[in-house]
Amino acid sequence: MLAPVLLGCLLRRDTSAGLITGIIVETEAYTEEDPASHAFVGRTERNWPMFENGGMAYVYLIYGIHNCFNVTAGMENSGEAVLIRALQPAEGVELMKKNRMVQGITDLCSGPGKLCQALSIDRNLNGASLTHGEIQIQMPCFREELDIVRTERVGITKAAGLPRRFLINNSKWISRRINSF
DNA sequence: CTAATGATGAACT
DNA sequence: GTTCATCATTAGG
Repeated sequence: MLAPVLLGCLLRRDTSAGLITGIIVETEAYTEEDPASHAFVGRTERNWPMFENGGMAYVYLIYGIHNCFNVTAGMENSGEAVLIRALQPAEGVELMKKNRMVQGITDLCSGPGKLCQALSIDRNLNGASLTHGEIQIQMPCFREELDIVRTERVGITKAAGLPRRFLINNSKWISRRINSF
């Protein structure tokens, strides 16, 4: 399970306009056996990155408007990925504000569609490597004691209620405050 | 504060 | 034609 491991990691995005980074505070896990997962129906034109080796970006358009950013998690052909749901903004906050056209910093990355807009992630990055290039994920050198909470997933209709959402407890940067039992 | 709704595109039946 | 792992806006308590 990669989802809880990604919490506290740094997402780093190099754009022509400047560097943007944020700390991952909320994730959701999806596997091939999960009815809510794109991989549930097998490999398709759209979800092929989920079936590649881990450490790849899977970016897709949802509701015609928003992009969602996933990290592929499994071995080749396993069809696993982790949705990045929220970030704590670190560097490049002014650039994020410009991309998002909002003032407040708590709304910059508090949702999967929002963080993609803030970091200018779109389908050009689909299939990109996350270990080098313009988008990267860096493991922290050491891990603080993170208060990790596991809850039901948000925003889906199929297989809701499965405890596959992970977030850092008491973080003010997550997408929804409900849950935690 | 919560609840309802429309925007908009790609994949699927 | 319907679904969808969403968001911003609006109306109401």
